[in-house]
Amino acid sequence: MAPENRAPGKVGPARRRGLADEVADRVRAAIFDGTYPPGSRLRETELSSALEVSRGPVREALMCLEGEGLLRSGWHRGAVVVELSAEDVAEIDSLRGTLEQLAVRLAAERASGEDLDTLARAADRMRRAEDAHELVALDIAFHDAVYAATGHRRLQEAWHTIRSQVHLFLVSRIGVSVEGYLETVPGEHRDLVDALRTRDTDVALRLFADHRAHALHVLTGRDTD
Amino acid sequence: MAPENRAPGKVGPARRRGLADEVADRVRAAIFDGTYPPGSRLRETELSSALEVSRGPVREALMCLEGEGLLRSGWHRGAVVVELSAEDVAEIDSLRGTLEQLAVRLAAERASGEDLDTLARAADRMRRAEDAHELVALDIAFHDAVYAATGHRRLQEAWHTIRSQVHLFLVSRIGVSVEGYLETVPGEHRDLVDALRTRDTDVALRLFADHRAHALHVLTGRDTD
DNA sequence: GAACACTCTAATGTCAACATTCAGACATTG
DNA sequence: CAATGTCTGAATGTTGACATTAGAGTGTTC
Repeated sequence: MAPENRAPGKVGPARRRGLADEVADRVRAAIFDGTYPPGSRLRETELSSALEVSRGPVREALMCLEGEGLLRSGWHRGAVVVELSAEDVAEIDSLRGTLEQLAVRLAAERASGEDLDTLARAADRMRRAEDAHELVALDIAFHDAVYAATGHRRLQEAWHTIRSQVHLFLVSRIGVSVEGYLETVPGEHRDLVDALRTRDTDVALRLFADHRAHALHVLTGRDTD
Repeated sequence: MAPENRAPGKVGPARRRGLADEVADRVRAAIFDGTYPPGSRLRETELSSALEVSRGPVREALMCLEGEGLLRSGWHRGAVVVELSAEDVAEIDSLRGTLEQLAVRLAAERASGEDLDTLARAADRMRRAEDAHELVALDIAFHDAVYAATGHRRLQEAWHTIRSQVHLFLVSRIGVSVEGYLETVPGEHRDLVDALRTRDTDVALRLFADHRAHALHVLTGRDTD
């Protein structure tokens, strides 16, 4: 997903990925599409035989997913898909807000024209989303692009540690209450890009904050505290 | 280090740790004490024979340390101890500032009396530090306590992903320019606790920000931008 | 009947051997 | 002599077997 948006005319480094990454991707996707609902136990043995891979790469993949907050595990107790409580959602939201505040500030300040174009394309793609699942993925991808535009590697890494949890939350809520989400969200993102383009930090910060508050309100049916 | 500061009269859960955790602790300590200076290559084979453990746990430990930002690695290319550039230090500082802002706000708001006592003890311990290395460890431990007082698990996790890098930076700078660090830092931390105790968020935020800026100034010899 | 101790099993933790890959040295060629 | 091709050694990636453990189930005792 990340290597897709490389600038035309430049070639990215030809990385070769190991089995662990492959397994991580599959399991992550399986969690998002409901194959492993929250609370499921993920047994290394099962996965290793299902994916026809030995337990080594599976272990690594699970450890990686635990780092993304999708799994919880303990000594000799295996891994379980997280069940996001209301408190968890609040934690994710507050942390995300803090990170995004820095990200927006940096992006409004340093984003290159190329970065902004990438962002615009990402926002555009959302208008053509066919189903809610795809829209969620594009929503996340948009925010990925914002963080990428900051050029702040550690900030991106910090975002990566809650990214999947945000994704999981969104996916778990679509279908419950999508009223207004599908229609308004694509438009909102276009506004966000415009705000970054004018490089008006304060406006951008407020728009992003409103965007988060609105999404949280729509999806949880409650106001932020 | 974390289980140390548990409230008296309560016993923490008796967790059983695996070899991987043990290895991670040893290697981390070895990096901090200069056994593996920045740029060193950490070979799984070497570590596994040196620690008399198979490569499995070593792999896990290295992966864990990579998550803490102490190591960088690539496909079939092993792990290398990070060399913090000026840009890296700036990244760490800005991210830390953002996280700590949220942490201070939450701590000033929700910290229990017990939490504040723990913080006071942590600040007190710094006065009795015998050498710079110990002072650095206590400094980090103090900030651990601040994050712990927030009760925000994900915020603590985010801190953990840069905690070791901050530690590495501090250790790499003591001896270069410690003038004023050893003397002023313990006192500053006492002020930080007092600010949290009065629950005056704005004052606390400013004090913590000043504290970071001062430390960065002393250790790098440059002003913040 | 409830609490305790024991057993058993299925899962994770660990290990050592095998396969694959990368980086550098060396030879080759224009 | 520079650029390319090949080779080699040492490291990582992967595997399956073995050791250990948590937790459920069973039986016993008071």
